[in-house]
Amino acid sequence: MADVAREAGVSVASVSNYLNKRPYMSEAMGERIARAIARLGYQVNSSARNLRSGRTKLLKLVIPDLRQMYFADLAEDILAEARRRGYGVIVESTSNSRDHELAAIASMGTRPADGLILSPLMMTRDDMGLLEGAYPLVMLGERLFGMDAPHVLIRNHEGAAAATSHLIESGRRRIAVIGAVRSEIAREGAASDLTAAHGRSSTDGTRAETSSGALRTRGYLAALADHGVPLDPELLVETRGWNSVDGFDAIGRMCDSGLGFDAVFALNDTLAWGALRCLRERGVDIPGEVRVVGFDDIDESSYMVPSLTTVDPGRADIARLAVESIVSQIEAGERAGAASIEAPCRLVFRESSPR
Amino acid sequence: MADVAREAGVSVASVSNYLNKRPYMSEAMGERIARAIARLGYQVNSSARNLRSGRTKLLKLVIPDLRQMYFADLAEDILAEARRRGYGVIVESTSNSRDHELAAIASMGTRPADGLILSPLMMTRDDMGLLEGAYPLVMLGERLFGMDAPHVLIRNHEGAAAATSHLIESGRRRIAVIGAVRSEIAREGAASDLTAAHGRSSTDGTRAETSSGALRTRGYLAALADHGVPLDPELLVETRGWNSVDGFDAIGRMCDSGLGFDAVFALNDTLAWGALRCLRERGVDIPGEVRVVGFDDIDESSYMVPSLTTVDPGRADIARLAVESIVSQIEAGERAGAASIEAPCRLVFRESSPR
DNA sequence: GTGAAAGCGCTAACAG
DNA sequence: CTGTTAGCGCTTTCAC
Repeated sequence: MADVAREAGVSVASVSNYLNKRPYMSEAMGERIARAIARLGYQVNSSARNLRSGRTKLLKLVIPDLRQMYFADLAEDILAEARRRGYGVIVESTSNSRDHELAAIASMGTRPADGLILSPLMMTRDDMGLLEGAYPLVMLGERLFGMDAPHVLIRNHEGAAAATSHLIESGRRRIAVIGAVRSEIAREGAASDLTAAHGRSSTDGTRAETSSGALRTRGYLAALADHGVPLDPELLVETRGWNSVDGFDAIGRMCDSGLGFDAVFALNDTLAWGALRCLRERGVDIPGEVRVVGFDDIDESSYMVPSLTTVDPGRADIARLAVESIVSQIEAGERAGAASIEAPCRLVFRESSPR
Repeated sequence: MADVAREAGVSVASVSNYLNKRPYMSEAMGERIARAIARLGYQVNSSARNLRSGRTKLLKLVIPDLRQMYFADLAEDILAEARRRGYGVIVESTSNSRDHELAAIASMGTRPADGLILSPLMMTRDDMGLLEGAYPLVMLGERLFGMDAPHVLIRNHEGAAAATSHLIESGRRRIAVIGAVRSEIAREGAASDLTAAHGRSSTDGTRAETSSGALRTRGYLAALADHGVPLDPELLVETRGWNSVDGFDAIGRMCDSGLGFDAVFALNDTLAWGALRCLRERGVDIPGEVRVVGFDDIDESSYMVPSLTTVDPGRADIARLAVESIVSQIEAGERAGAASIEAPCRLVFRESSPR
């Protein structure tokens, strides 16, 4: 920068002013500086700028797994929105590991980024201390531990309830849930009362409380209760992961065990794809014998055979709202208080369970 | 850091030595410093460290689109490998835009990251000047412009040729290619001679030259030539993008136009998914009437109906090799020279085109 | 409008 | 083995 100043015959401060587009600079000087920069091929050093300004123009995005299409799509939207606002994004996939998740959060202590967008998966209430700090933070999910930071609400509960209600209203009674969190059954009484569930969570505070799986399971339970459909715990099927292979295996086991069911609510779309494939291999008619509904509305779900009815959780809105919040916190210079930002969610009807 | 030094009764240099695990420090001193750090809750400031050390411990990964599962999976593998080696990753999705791609590359001028892993999509030969510089760089793809930097070879040509040969050997003669780059037909004579094709590219230097689409198209053409199967240009179908919707639309148009074909080679898996869906809607028997082969071996491809035969391009190896190379360049302090690092590729046989 | 100068927090010689 | 010190390259008061 000193070289540029010398070349242009001005001071480094003026070069800095020019680079930062500060007002009140004469046309002529701007011109001279621009020419000097071009002649020397000068480029600012971002490390130095970061140190001095205390900002990195970088966001950190922590998600569980990019291979899950939901998160890949979400990340893409967040990257695009961040780019639009002049921010780069350090993406950390925790590979579904609690240690990686905690490490990613802890690293914010050294301020490698100006703010953190966190989609927690494995954290427990006990880990929340790690999030203490004044740096900008947005949580993605639903009712997360009551953190004192903004969170973008994904309507896991409402979406799952809508999907389940749709199946019930189409005449199904034995609706299997794959990817479920069975421990939620114990909380059934409070299924539609999230506040109460929270109150209790301070005593047993497991991650099951607020994971997407738990919330969606709870939405399912609530819908059953609302419609007076009796619950058969056997119909809640846990899976190892949330990929096609898990959906496939789950349905296979269910069929083999002779468990009767006339609908499947898969807690995400890729699980549903596996379910579709397995049912088809076994010659089950969809939606005649078994209806199938997913969650996430991945683009490709409309190209499955049969095409998949699913819950659209409003991904694009979530991304935009999250970046908006984090950027405004950065500009304000501090973390905002607890606030719920809600994204819309709706059911998309296709062949696997028509309206 | 000064506070820690004071608290521990040592100099800042010793604290720095401790933090950087330098040798020759007494046990006792290490202990005292550790305690002081814990007491004060001190954490290093990465901006200051970056400025002084000239390194950021960050990599930049530039890819066309995270929504394409191939890139999401690749990114996941790269993130994991980078994490293992102590690096964070700034991910830039260019959203298939040339301007964004060029901007992402240009930003390396300010050294926000220690090295760049680039999967170029829209760049032309004329844009290569942007990549000049001594910073560590790895290109992902195949024979990219003859850059003077290491590149990890994706065997687009070989993979496509293998897929096509398989279809020919299974008796098919009218093999449609969806996602093709039709301008490659003109280069058919040199289809299997990449060097010659390169020589020529300096005159017309379009991106078509070295895009995955072009290379895969060329592999298809080469296989036809090898087997003496005549080429029908009508069978090369260009698509707007490479998603299911594009494959679906392409097959729809082909059927409507009465174009006869007994096999489909989709240039990636999601295109193939759309093709599968469309053929199924039209009651076409797969693989009886039409065989379908994809490219990428996305996990979910084995759960399609029918399951998809596809080319496995060795993603995991690509990720590992790319990070290995970039890290060793960073450690060496300069960009390495041109070198081809090859990842294995193989055909995976499933229902849509059994062996 | 423009310039001089004081650090941001840390690392790496170098001296002891 | 430990401490002193000189910057890394930039931004930002604060004079002029």
